[in-house]
Formats: sequence, structure tokens, C-alpha cells
Amino acid sequence: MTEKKQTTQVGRKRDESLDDQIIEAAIDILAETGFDRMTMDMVAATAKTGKASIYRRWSSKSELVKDALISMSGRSVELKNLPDTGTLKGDLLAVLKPYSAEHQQRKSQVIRGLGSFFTHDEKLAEEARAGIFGPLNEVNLVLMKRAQQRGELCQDADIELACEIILSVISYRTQVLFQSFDRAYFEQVLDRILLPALQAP
Amino acid sequence: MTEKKQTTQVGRKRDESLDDQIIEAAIDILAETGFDRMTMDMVAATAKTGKASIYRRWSSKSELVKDALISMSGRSVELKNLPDTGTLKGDLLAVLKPYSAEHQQRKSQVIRGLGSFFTHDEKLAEEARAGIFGPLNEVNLVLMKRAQQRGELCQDADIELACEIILSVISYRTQVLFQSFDRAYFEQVLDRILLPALQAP
DNA sequence: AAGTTCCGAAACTAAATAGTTTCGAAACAA
DNA sequence: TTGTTTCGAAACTATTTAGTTTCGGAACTT
Repeated sequence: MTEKKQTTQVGRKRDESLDDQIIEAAIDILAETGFDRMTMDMVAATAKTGKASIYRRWSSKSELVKDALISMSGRSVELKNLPDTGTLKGDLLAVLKPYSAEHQQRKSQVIRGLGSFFTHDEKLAEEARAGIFGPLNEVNLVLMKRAQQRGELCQDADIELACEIILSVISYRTQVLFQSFDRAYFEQVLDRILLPALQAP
Repeated sequence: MTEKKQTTQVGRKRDESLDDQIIEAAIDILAETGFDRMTMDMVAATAKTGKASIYRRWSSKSELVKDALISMSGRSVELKNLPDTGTLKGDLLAVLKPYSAEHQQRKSQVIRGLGSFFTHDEKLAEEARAGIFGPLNEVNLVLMKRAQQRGELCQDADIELACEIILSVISYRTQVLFQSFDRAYFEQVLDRILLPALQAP
């Protein structure tokens, strides 16, 4: 990673597009079968390659999954071009909106099937967690701060905690209750709990 | 289960206390190593018995773990003798209080290490989930309804959702962030988010 | 005493799969 | 052309462990 190939390498060049094919395959398998039942043979078959080519790129199943999760999550949130609907609720909902229902569904499926991944390697798990929830949390924080500045929220509202609660309910719905985190539920959380709390005197 | 031994059985009697020893051992192993790394040999060794005696009682590792989880969780909450401190916050905190810090810590450890258990068998997972969170949710609901009736909360407060959020933050803190769900954090959630929301006009 | 069931220890079976190695073919540089 | 690296496929190694079976002995009923 740190050292670029300074001496032009001899031999056949590595097919960079294969990286994406493997990542894509890994996400598909994760969504369909979950982490525990995902085998490297499945990934290789889906990516139409061999296991050797996977292990040439990633040192272990966990490393591959970590990168797959980060790749998947990075696509979901744009830190540029934040929505600006005029209301915090509108902004928060708009963050989820532009991504297709299938995409959201697939992402939920993947997170739900993560199973033991989080307990395999604490360091990897932390990186993955940051990759999955980090960008979304970042965006939510920015949106809330903006709302606070324009007076929509109380000045001393605990917006960090509110953001953590959003991640909590997403995680609980998808990983524990095995229910989808859909717009209706998010609206309920906002209308009945978070917004009243953040606007309270 | 449904049929009691009507004809007095001949032969050596099954040692009922061994059931508890095995459950206890399973909880210990779960707390120390998590579900994935827990082996039946470990459980047998810790319970000072043999695997045969375990499989005579439970048909699989998952069934044993399910019962262990339910047993562990059932001990934490008393549906009788609910606290009555006069305030909802006091009541909610009091539910967690009487159990020793080590007990709470151990319980958090177990839940944190559950890993792939939830994805092994959907039906078992649902039973376990209900066993773990059900009693606590029940108690929280009762406490909130009581508070609502005495006018401490708004009449149309969404207390079911509030209870679900409590479970969400417990789950997220312990399973995803790997942080303890301690009194200070719970107080923050109550003071800054839940209570203001439930008391809002 | 006889027959039955449980006990715990140990050996065993069976299956799954992460990770490695091998191989012939293809791509590329010099 | 020569040497190097990647490619995909397949065989292979090594490990782990859930679940079964066996066995000598103890506890219990009749």
C-alpha cells in the first residue's frame, strides 16, 4: 500500500478489475448466506476466479470481508452534496432516500448476517464498524449541527448521543430483531423521540 | 417435557443438580470465550462431567446455549417486587441496581460474545432474544405505564418505542461498540433523550 | 441379587473449510 | 525468445469440533 511499484514490474500485470469482482462477489455471498456460511470457494466461484487469486490480494477471509463492508458502506453515503431540505427531519430522511430500496435491503441483509465477524478479531471488527457506521454518523452529525445553528434544535441538545442512538436502532432492528430499518420506522423514531428530545427546553 | 414420569422409573436417577452445573458452566464459558470458541468439551470439563451427560439433556450446543441465556436473563429481573422510587428515572435505574456489578459485567460479556449464535438458527435465536430482552422489556413497560398514569409522562408518549430504544442502546453498546452499558450511560440516555421526549407536549 | 439407568472418561466418527500448493496457460517486459 | 508474474482450476493439508459410541462403575427399583 505505502510503496508504489517504482521499478516497472515484469511479468503479467495484475488485473485490477478483479479486485472489484471479488469484493462484489463477497458482498453478494454475505447478503445471501451471512459471514459464517460464506466460504472462500463460494466467493471464488461467484467472482469466476480461483482462491489463489483471492489470497494473492487479501491475507484472510476476515480481511476480505472487512474491505467488502467498507466498500459497500462507502458507497451509501456522500459526504459531499449533503441534502438541504430546510428541516432536520427532511435532511436525515433524504440521506437514506437516493439509494434504491434493493440497495438498502441488500445492505441490511449483509449487516444482519455478519454474525460472528465482530467477535473474530477485535481490531478488524473496529475497522469494519467504523467503515460501516462511520460515514453515516459523520453525515448525521453535520446535519444536526447545521440544524442546531439555525435554531431548529436546542443549543445544548446532546446531538452526539442522538446520533449514537440512530446507529443503535439501525443495528438492533437489523441484527437482533431481523426487521428492516425502513423509512416509516425511522420517521417514528424521529417524530416521537429524537426530535422532541432535541428541541426540548 | 409434556409427559411426567408416570411409571416410577427404574435404574439410577438423573442428577437434577447436574443440569444447573452444566448451565452454569456454559454461562462461564460464554462469558470467557464467546459462542464461537465455546466447545462442548470445555463445558463438560468446567461442569466436571462428560459430554455424554450433556447430550443426554440437550440435543445440541445451540439448545444448551439458548437455555443458558434464558436462565441467565431470568435471574436479572424480578417481575414481582418492582421498584417504586417515585420517579420513572429512579425506577428504571433501580431495576439494574440490585444486581452486582460483576453480574452485570458478566451478562454484558456473554451477550457481547454471542456472535454468530443469532444467525445459526432463526427460531432458537428468537427464543433466546425473547428470553434475554423480554423480561427487562416487560418491566420497563410496566414502569413507564405507571409513570404515565401518575402524570409524569405525556398521555400520548410512545412508550413502546422508548422501551425498544432502551434495548437498542444496550445491544449496540455491548455487541457492536464493545463498551459496557453502565449506569452513567443509561442516565445520559434518559436525561438527554428519552425523558425529555416522553414528557414533551 | 438382577436388571436398568445414569455417571464420567475417552476414543471415535464425520464433516466442514481456511489456507496452501501445484499446474498448464496466458500476458507482459526486456 | 526468455524469464517473470498472473490467471483459474484443482488437489491437498491441517485443524477444528459437533455429535456418537463405548465402557467400567455407581445408584436405584423390584
